[in-house]
Amino acid sequence: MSYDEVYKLSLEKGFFAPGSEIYSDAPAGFWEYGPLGVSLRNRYVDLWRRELVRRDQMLEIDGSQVMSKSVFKASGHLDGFADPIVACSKCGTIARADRMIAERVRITLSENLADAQYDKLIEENKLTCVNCKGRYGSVRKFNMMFRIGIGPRDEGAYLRPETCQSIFVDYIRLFKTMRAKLPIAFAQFGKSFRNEISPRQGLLRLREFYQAEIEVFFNPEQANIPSKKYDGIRDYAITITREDGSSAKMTCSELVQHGIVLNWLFAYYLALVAKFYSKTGIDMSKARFRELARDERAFYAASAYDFEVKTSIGWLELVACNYRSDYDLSAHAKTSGRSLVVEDDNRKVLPHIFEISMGIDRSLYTILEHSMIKDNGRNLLRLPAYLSPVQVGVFPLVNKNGIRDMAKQIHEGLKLDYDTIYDSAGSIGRRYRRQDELGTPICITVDYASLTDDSVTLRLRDSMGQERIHRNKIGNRISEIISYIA
RNA sequence: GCGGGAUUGGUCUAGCCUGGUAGGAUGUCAGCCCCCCAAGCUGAAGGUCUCGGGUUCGAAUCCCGGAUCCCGCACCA
Repeated sequence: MSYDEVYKLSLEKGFFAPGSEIYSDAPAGFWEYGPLGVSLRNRYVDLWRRELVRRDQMLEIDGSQVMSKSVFKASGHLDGFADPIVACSKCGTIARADRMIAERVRITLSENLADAQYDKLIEENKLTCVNCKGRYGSVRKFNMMFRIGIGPRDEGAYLRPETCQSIFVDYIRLFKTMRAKLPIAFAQFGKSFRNEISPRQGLLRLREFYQAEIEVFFNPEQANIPSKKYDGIRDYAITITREDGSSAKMTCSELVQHGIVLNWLFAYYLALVAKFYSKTGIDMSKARFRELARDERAFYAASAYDFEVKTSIGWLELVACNYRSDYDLSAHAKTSGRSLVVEDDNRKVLPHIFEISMGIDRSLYTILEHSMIKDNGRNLLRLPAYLSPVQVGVFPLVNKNGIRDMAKQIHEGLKLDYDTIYDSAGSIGRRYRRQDELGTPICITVDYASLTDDSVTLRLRDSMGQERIHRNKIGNRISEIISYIA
């Protein structure tokens, strides 16, 4: 299905909506989750916990969204997360100063020049606006972090642009209190904030967004030692696209043997990511890991793979897998003056980090897009049952006293354990179709026969098939249907 | 941020050029029907037409500005 159709479903059924929309000065890049969106997201995060956090016995934390200036001084975001930009004094067009100069003067600039040096280059080469030939103003740094002021003195702090910084600053305490041993992964689901110059495509590039990040701390000398843990993924195949554009489906063993993935540890986590997404309903034949070229990588990444999925608007990056080496920990150790070294194998080690950074909002978008189908004119959201926002619909076949009462009673009995909808409006077929559109996997209908033998009809979303079961068995049957696949 | 297009009940849309205060479809709700796969009947609710300013006796409609959305460019750690 297309972006427009997902967007429409979102607005009509209450998955997502633009933020502050009743005000005409509502800023772009902020979206709200409606009831179905929250439910879908919660189930997605539950699956993430199941398939990644618990499977690998990770430690999950929930850090603060506001962090001190020092954190980002150390992390490099104050400098590295800022781009030198220059605006035309006539038409206002904004250009990246470094790229614009490099391209037009045909020189290679060293990184992080002072603003004045860019100004000098622009003047020396008589560079004018690409758009209107107007004169450029002076170069300044545009930082993508939201700065906020704390307390009456307005002390400078920032909204975190990635959740992982919380893990880096908390790690040494966690390592000690949780009796951790390398390698150990920390996980976090939460919000991050980036002041995009111009966010586009509402659900896909937000200024406030959810991430689920996993930071694997390991001893670099131990990363390629085969261990039992990796046995399960040796023959697991993933599609990988190399820097040169070539694509191949290879097993994890092959990836490591051919040096495409640096070590067993990285291969293991790439496989876990692929396994996780294969359970979300995303079409894995449209998914790949893409090796990033040096100039595509984040400033902290020594090697990087993006997990991408093909959607109606092109390949979409859902997960960034970065080898951050000891970049973060040595920077934080240096800036804070604290030792972040731990003991491993009777030696002092500054751990290296492999990161799995998942974009939640765009993952949910992709799941919706891949799940929406038309089945003989029927609008169907074919989500895995364990991700469906509503699990059970309960209907009286007809709105007559005995039947209605029993349907309500059955609904009462289910509503605390599941997300349910009771619906008595319109024909029975209409009510089934309403639930199909939301992805509800199960509908229970109470009819005349129910009054005599306490049985009900259980109707399944995908097959439209019906089962006749005793009302005492409803709970068991629902649990069966919505249980996770092995 | 630049250029272009757009913005009318929950959703889609007519009306705009040729100013005279909104019409439809679908959805929703109530009643009828009483039905196991939507789109049968009757009725109802829901819009100060994105926001602000201007022109005019009068603005959804014309003009200016802001916001948002879409498309290109730039940006995307």
